[in-house]
Amino acid sequence: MILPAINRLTVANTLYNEGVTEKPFKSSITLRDVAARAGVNATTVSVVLNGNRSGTRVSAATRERILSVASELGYSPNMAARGMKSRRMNSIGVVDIMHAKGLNLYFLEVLNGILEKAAEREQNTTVFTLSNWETEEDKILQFCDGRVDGLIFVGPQFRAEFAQTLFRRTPFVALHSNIPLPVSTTLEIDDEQGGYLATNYLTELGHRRIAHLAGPEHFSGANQRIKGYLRALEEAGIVYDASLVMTGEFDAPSGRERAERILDNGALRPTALFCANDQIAFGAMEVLAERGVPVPSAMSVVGFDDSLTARMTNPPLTTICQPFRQLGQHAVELLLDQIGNNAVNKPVSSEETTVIREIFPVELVVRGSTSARS
Amino acid sequence: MILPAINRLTVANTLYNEGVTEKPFKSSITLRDVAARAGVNATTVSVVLNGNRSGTRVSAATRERILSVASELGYSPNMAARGMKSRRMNSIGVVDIMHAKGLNLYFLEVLNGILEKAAEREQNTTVFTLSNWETEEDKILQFCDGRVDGLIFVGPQFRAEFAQTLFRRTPFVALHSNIPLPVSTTLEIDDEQGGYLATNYLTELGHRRIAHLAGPEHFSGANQRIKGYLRALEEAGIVYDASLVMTGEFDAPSGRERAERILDNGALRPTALFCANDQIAFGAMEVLAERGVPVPSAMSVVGFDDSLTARMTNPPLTTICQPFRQLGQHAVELLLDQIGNNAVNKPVSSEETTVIREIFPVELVVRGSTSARS
DNA sequence: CTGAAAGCGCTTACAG
DNA sequence: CTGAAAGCGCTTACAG
Repeated sequence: MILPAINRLTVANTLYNEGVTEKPFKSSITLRDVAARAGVNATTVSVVLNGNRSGTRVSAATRERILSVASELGYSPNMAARGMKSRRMNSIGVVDIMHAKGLNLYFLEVLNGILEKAAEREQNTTVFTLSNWETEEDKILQFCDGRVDGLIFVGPQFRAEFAQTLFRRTPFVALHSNIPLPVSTTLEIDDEQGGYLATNYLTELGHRRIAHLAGPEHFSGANQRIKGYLRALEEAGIVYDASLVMTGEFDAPSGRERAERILDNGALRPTALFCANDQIAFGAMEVLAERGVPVPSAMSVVGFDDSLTARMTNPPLTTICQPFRQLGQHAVELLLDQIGNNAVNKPVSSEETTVIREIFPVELVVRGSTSARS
Repeated sequence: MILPAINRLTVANTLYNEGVTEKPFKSSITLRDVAARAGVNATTVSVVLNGNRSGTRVSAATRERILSVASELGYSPNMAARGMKSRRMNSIGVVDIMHAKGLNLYFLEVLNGILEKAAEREQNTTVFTLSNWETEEDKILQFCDGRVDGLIFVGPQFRAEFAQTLFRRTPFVALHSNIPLPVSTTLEIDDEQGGYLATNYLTELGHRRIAHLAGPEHFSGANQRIKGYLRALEEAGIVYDASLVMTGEFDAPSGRERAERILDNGALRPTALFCANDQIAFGAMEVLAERGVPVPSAMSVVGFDDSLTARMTNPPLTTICQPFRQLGQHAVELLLDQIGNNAVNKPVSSEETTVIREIFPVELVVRGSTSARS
């Protein structure tokens, strides 16, 4: 049945005129429409379409007829209605924060992995955006409203108490949580080891005066990276110089500003920069290029993240690879496990509840922005 | 009422023991629970919570009580159930294709704009991923299943006939459609003008031999860019040399491969490259750097897109700015307009149906990868 | 000012 | 092998 295209009403009216549906202006075909036209009960249609023990239950002839009517009418089940009964929407929620300047590349890279794995597992992904983690707790609670089966939080900053409230409401996974969460599944990376690997590589190249352009002070990940930096220095027998650790934002302007301060400082310029993320490194490298300080010959630079842009700088950036896509993918699997365990019909007892904390390894990726101290 | 955190069952059991709910193991608080505890009918709760003419209808005291009980129990309405009645899920769907190698940066940048605008308009965004536009038409039809109010397609490749079928099923907007769609709202950019601006800038710099590393042959956008290239050449009185237009994929490896062919070709090397997107330009610039051909002194390079990475290359890339974020944002607005017009209670007549085709302007962004012919 | 009833489109016991 | 009925959690006429 090929209908002429005019608008969505046409199909409804045609079906009405043919006696298939009871009312005109009905925007979508329902189970009852299919049942009516196939001359059977809605139950039968439902059973056939869901493949539920349908092989045994329904005669081949009826089955055939229903299937052909369904495809003829272009029927597709209403997932909202189905979800109400089955308690499964086959859809996961991703919660991120949106700053005034928009989303960040970091989130998009993780989302990429989430979307890939979700597609593979035949789940849809719904993105919820927040403007502030702490003042919008109510909003977060409302995301558990029957549209999604569970939530993935990307870089959340929760109060511990709120994490508990949330835990009672929905299955969730926290990725790169900025505070340790008492009850939940959290997925992190080994920030300390990353800081160590980056700094250690520089000390092995002979650098002794290594500045660290760190992240914001209250971020646990940023602090772990500093710890790794300190461990590598200590191992190399280098005395810690507090003036070489400069905290700041995780972005390029902040990298620029700190690089300028270092260059303007005259005396005792460092020979290497370990930047707490690639954006900071990029900002710093811009300044170095502008001031005529060649990288890596006069200044080695190491980043952190191995984001999409790391290999596009010139020289390409040596950095710590944090596997964003795999992190996103793994978060989906952890969430799906939880959702499966918490199905309404098979509630878990409190003893079964396990708190999972996974830490992903990181690795050093050597490119062109580093060289031996000259 | 602060409950100890153990797991989701605890809250349900507590409410059961207190006599608030009828069954234990009930995962979420419903309207009836609130009504029961507030000693009113579900209707009243619904009316109060929806703000529907509630001011006049319900006494201040009842209202207060309901509100406080709702917040005490942490009630939030089930959107699936609500959506079934109201026919609005306040959620839009975004459909993209996922290649074996994952999503592309282009999609993520557009998605960024979509998410921003959707958040602003208090809509959620659900991402559906496809692996092939043409073989998965059925799957697309199933996205209109009551979970979303409309769909945005990013770079779709539809059969015209399918677009018509879809049009009868759901409001939708096609962004960067690769074929002209007969019925729908489409949003495009001025590819021809972009090709012209890029090439014209090069001719004005004195370049006469300008290669064009084009996109795939069957893409209408890529072909428009070629047209713009030709128009600029003609205007500058430059005879068209077919060997200088090389089609290929929209990615860096393809840019590399074509740049190598150009350099290996010996005779009559061009002095400028107009690349059909930034990725191609990036691949080409890598080869130029490797072969010791300085940019821009020995070879000017222009890209297309002004993607996030354009300013990270060295030298930063001169390119045509295609406003991805704004495109995504605008697509949301166009879709929301359509959804509003097609509300079930106020069906549009066929005369009201308008086919909208919007074309966004593009502009040249001059950075460091171009200079006058030496 | 408030409640009883019907219904959105499904699924899942339960009958026959 | 198939159907009638109840119910998922809401909203919206319609009564009182």
